[in-house]
Amino acid sequence: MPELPEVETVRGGLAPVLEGHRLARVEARRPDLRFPLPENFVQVLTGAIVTRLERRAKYLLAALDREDTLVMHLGMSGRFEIAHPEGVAERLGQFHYAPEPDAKHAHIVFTTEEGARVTYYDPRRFGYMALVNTATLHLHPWFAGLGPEPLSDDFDATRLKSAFKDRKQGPKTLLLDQRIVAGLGNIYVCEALNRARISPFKPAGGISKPRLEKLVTEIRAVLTEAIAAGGSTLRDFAQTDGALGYFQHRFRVYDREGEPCANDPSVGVIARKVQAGRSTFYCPACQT
DNA sequence: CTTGGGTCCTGTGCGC
DNA sequence: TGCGCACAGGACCCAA
Repeated sequence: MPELPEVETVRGGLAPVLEGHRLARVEARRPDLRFPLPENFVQVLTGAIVTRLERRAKYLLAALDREDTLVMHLGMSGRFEIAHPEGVAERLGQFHYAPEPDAKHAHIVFTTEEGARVTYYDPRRFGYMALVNTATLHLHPWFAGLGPEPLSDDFDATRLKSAFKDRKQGPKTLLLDQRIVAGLGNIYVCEALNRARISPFKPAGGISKPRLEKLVTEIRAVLTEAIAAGGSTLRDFAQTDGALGYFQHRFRVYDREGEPCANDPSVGVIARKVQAGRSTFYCPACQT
């Protein structure tokens, strides 16, 4: 799944198309994603203006000129695609879209008043969309317990220290817990721990404050770099097919089992272990 | 409360 | 080339 940087990149790509624009047509090609769509999904969204498009953790939030906010989560395999109408300048009233792509997993299609078409694809359907009352959004179960945004000032070593206090699980598992910090996933947790040279497995409660400071620094750094890389991917995509979702990024440990560790290539070899059902990639030599 | 395991769904890539 | 299996970026639920 798209983690924080990918969701942020998607937000950045969709914002110019959606923010301030009216949804002229909304199509739900099936009644459910991970969960059933609300009965009034199409009815509420049709004619609504997206006033702002924001991100919280891995959620996309489209505020509407309605009581509700459209909440979207991409799950593991969700992505968006933007198709811009051509011939608008000629004002001929005839729009030519990119060819209708792989309709099999095109589950939701938004078309703006200007004729831009935003399609949500999700083969595995772990993603979901819902309409949530904007005034009480922060009380909703999806948001009430979320930890701080890792790029905000609310996230620091002091806060991590107290979250890790007395915990016997490794930091790998705990950093995936959205209640501790919101937006990290399997890839960026592995990357940040490698950069901070911290073992994914040793009890989190025993990690010293200075090492947590380093961890916070590296979490911020890896996310910031990935968002920047996503932004540049976005500019490339803008000229091609408008696909928004995953982007190619050179990871230091993720999916690099057997390759030399970037921290000390002559000594460390990246290993993979299954931890709490998820693959952990790490360097046994430098992550202690 | 903490922890580990199973679950949803489909596609891809690997070894044989 | 075909087949079966392991695995995939998330997050919820439940049992111990």
